[in-house]
Formats: sequence, C-alpha cells, structure tokens
Amino acid sequence: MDEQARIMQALGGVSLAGHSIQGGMALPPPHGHDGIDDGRKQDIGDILHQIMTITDQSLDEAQAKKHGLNCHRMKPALFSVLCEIKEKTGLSIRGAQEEDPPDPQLMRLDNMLLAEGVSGPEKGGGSAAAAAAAAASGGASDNSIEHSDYRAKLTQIRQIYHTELEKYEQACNEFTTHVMNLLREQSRTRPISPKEIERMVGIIHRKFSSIQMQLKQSTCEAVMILRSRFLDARRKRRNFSKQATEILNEYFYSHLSNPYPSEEAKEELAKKCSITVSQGVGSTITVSQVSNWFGNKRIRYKKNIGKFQEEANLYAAKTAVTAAHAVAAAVQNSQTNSPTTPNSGFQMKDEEFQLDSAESKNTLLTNMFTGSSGSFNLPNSGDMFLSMQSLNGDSYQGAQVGANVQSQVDTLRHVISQTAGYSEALGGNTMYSPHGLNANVGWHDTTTPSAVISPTEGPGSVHSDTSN
DNA sequence: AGCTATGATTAGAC
DNA sequence: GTCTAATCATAGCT
Repeated sequence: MDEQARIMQALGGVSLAGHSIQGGMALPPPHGHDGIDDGRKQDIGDILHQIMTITDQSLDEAQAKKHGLNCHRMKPALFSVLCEIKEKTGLSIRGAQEEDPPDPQLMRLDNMLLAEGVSGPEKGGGSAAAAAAAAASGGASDNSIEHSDYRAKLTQIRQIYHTELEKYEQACNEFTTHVMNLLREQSRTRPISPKEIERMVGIIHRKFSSIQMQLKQSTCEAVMILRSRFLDARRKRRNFSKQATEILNEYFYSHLSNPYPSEEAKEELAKKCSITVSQGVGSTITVSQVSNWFGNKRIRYKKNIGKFQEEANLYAAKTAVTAAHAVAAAVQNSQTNSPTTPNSGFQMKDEEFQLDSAESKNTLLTNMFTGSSGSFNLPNSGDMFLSMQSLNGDSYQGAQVGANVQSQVDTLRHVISQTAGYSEALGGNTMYSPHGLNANVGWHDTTTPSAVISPTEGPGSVHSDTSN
C-alpha cells in the first residue's frame, strides 16, 4: 500500500520528470510540446489505476484487463519506468551484494577434497592419501589389505560425492532455467528487467552453492572418519604368529649380548617372519614391526629378566643344539681336513644332544667346557669370555662352518651363565650373575667386553649390527 | 569382568 | 635417524 502510493507518486510526479515518459517511450507526438498535456496525464492515471486495482478484480476480469494493458501502446514505456523505479527503490538490491569473494571455508573444503583425491582427477585418487596416512602412522606402508580397503571406501565416497554434486548441479540448472522462464514470462506483466533476472540467477546459484558446501563438508567429514578408522585399524594390535615370535625370539636370545639387529637383519627377519606367516594366517610383518618388537623386547627383558628366564633358557637351549651341531660338524670337518690335528677334546656326536630338557642340555654344555661332569664352579665372567674366545679361536677358526658363530657363542655363553647362576645361588636366585648381567643386559654399556663380539658370522646368519 | 601379554605410539635424549 | 621408557589399547586367557 505504501509501495503503491510511492509508485503512484513517482509516476505521477517528480520521478516522471526525470524519466520523461515521452522520452522513454518516444511515443505520441511530443513534437513541439515541452510537457505532457492534461489528457495524456489522465490517460496514464487511468492506466495506473487499472494496474493497481487489477488484483482486486476477478481472475477473468483481470485476465482481460491484463491483456488490454499488455497491448497498450504505453506499456513498454511504463515497464521501463517501473523497472527503473524498482531499481532505485532498492527492492531488488536485497541479496545482490557485490560479487562475493571466494569463501575461505569453501576453499579449505575444496583443497581438502582435492588432497584426499575425492575431487580432482580420477586416477590415483586416494592411494596417495592412503600412503600418506600409512606413512603418518609409523612408516609401515605395505599393509595391502587395509590399504585397498581404504581405497575402496574412498572411491565409494568419491562416487557418492560426484553423483550428488552432479545432481545438485542439474537441479540448480533446472531450477535456474525454470525461474528464468518464469521471470521472463512475468516480465510481461511485472517490472522485471533482464538485470534483475540475472541477479536472481546469481541468488539461486549462491543458494545452491551453499548446499554444495554442505555436501562438501559432509564428504570431508566422511573422509576424515574413514581416515581415522584406517589409522585406528593400523593401531589395532594383532598378535604375531607363533612362528614369527619364535624367529624373533631366537634372534633375540642368540644375540643377547647385542640385540640390535641392523637394518638388513631386520629386513631379513621381517621377510622370514612373513614367509612363515603367509603359510598360516595373518598379515605380513614389516621392518618397523620388527623394530617395535625388538624395542619392546629389550625394554621388557631388561625390566624383568627373571620373568624371561625360562624363555631365555628355552631359546638358548634350542639354539645351543644348533650350535653344538655346528661345532660337531666343524670338529669333524677339521678332523677330516687335517687328520694330524690333535683331538681338541670336543668329541661330540649327535646322539649326545638328543636330550629333552633344557636343563640337561645346560649341564651337558657346562660339562663340555669344564671337562667335568661334577659341579661347575664358574670362573669369573672374564675367564668365561676368555674360554669362549679360545673356543672360538681354537675350534672355529679355519673350519668352514656355515653357522652363525656369534649367535652360537652368545647362546653357549648364556647357557653357561645360567648354569653358573644356578650353582652360585643354589638354585634360589635365577638371575644372572652380576657379571653376566652386565655383559648381557648392559647393552649400551661401553664396558661390555668387546671380546664378546665375535667378528665372524656365517653366511647363513642374519647379520647383526655390532656397531651398537 | 579382570587380568596379563603384547604390538603400537609417543616424548625426549642422543 | 635410532634408542629408551612410559604409555595406550587391544588380544586372549581365566
């Protein structure tokens, strides 16, 4: 109502002077006339009145009148004036702010979707992100099962995103076309300029892009959830197979003096474990998992040696059998090769090692080195190392033994120190003797006798990094 | 459910 | 980068 009054006033008075109807419409005979005569004013007044009251009439009546007005010769002029007035009054300015600068949030979302491989080029989408996620979680990047699972899920998200996006775009286009047609249609009866239509299209696009942003946001959320689940899945603990643990333990206890496998050793262990694992169930074991395992093992062993006593004995005995076999082979070999070599005193036969308990093996091995079957009084560790050295030097050197001499020496020493611990503490204290403890557990202790480390390692062994 | 064992992660030192 | 030490979180057993 207020509006109507304004328009009426505008058309009837001041504004009209500015937009001179005669100028705007180039209509009837302005030649020679400076103004608009009363009759014409009356005419315009009538038209305006008809326009303003059209809504009060019945549909048919209005339709007829509309048609009449549409065909009126003054219509284009009035239309353009009304449009201009509409512009000026700012009716259509609402929501037509100047071209909005790129929304930072939208940009963030776009960047993220691009980085995650959801938007952007199709190929390779996701694998890079998965690799990145894997790398971020500790470097183990070859868990292909979870990896492909992640990729599959990401592809799914990507597909949904694209279908939805397409749907939105299609809907947006359809709606825009519809509105444009509608406005064009209405522009016949309402003061709607092409500029306004354009603006309306802009508004529609903005609305739809805000919906798109929601879509992008939820897609991002889905990707984040997927990613965190992927990482969580990696964090999820899965016990290694028995064989894999055995392999790792064997290495650990046979390198007790220096349980720091080199990179190559870790790789080899990982490979070995994976081979045995692949025969059973589970996934492959990576180098970083081997590192984790050794890290955990070292610290836990050191923290509670007593707890690991039994395990240590078991593995030591286990390796001792192998060692003894190797020793026997070496002795036999050296005897065969040099028949004149005097008997070194290690007359071992396989049958002698067909023993069941680790304890008896220990005893046997102890006897081996003391040369007596009675009680074994352990000399101090230094002496022990000396004897190990001499054993190493006398019996191993020169012989083409394909076994890991270092691990054998470690193992044998462990067995001996075990026995010593028992005899010294009368079986009550199952800990290592202080010296032995030093030698075995003070891994980073520089006082660890260097003689413990044998420079010889067989080709069949996993090389240990003695630089530690 | 409560417990222990164990693989993974983290912070900080080197 | 590797290492230790502490810690988290789950598997698996009772």
